[in-house]
Amino acid sequence: MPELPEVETTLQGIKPYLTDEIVLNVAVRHPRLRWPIPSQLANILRNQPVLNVTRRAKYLLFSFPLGTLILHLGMSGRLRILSTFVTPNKHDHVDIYFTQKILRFTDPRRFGALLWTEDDPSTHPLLKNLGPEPLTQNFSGEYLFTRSRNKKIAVKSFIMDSKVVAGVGNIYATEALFAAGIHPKKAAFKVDLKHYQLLAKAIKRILRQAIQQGGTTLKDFAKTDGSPGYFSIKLKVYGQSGNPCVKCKSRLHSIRINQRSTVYCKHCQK
DNA sequence: AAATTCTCCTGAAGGC
DNA sequence: TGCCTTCAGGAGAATT
Repeated sequence: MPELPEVETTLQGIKPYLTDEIVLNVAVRHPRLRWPIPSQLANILRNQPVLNVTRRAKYLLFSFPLGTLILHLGMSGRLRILSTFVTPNKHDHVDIYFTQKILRFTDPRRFGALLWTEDDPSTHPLLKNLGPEPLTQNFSGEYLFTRSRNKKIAVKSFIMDSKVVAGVGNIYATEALFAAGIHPKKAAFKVDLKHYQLLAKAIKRILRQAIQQGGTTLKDFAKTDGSPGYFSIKLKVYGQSGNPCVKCKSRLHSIRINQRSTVYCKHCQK
């Protein structure tokens, strides 16, 4: 389940191998991901060099002279760099062949996406409404407070809304709310500024920590399966339902908010 | 407009 | 051991 830290780690892992590499060909073995992969992708990309690889929210953006390849890892997507051709497995849907190496996209659940745009990618429908990156200064407790006035939705749903802040998924939303002592079901407009400041700081700290762990524990993308694995960062509440709270030892509870598993401590989160 | 529910998919885990 | 059911989840689309 790639969350933002894993996407960032993937970016850092593949970028050094791809910059300035020229596309020779693209093999699409299974074009049906979340949306169909453009049928002309090979013809579009062929002979173009990768100018840069960046990240926006959980999207990876491969910029070429003629446009941008937008890639989302979905739930189960992985990228790896191959130095020589290896027989693809069942879920290895796409290979991009460069002069020196191969970028292979694997995605068992096929929630991922691979799209092409010739416009400024920030105006693309998938990206244009995204909120600020959580690790920038634009994202703050004050910002969350302002945006949440009149919002009746659960604070957890609020921070998982990509229009509010980009790339905070279920795991890190759950962890950050625990760290900030906020009940995940509390209405967004009822959370005060002080708590939004704690929450914004928690989101930044937890994401940074996970990225750092990913960077240190990882992993050469040319030598592994491209899986950042689950970071050695210890999750304090996510997946810990029934276990004692690390702060107060009372039993952690699991509920569902918008069909997402949510774990919290009744005693520590109000 | 805002909030909730649905949808895609397959592997893992649990029940018997 | 094995079959069947349930669940997990990112995020846009559809619906309320």
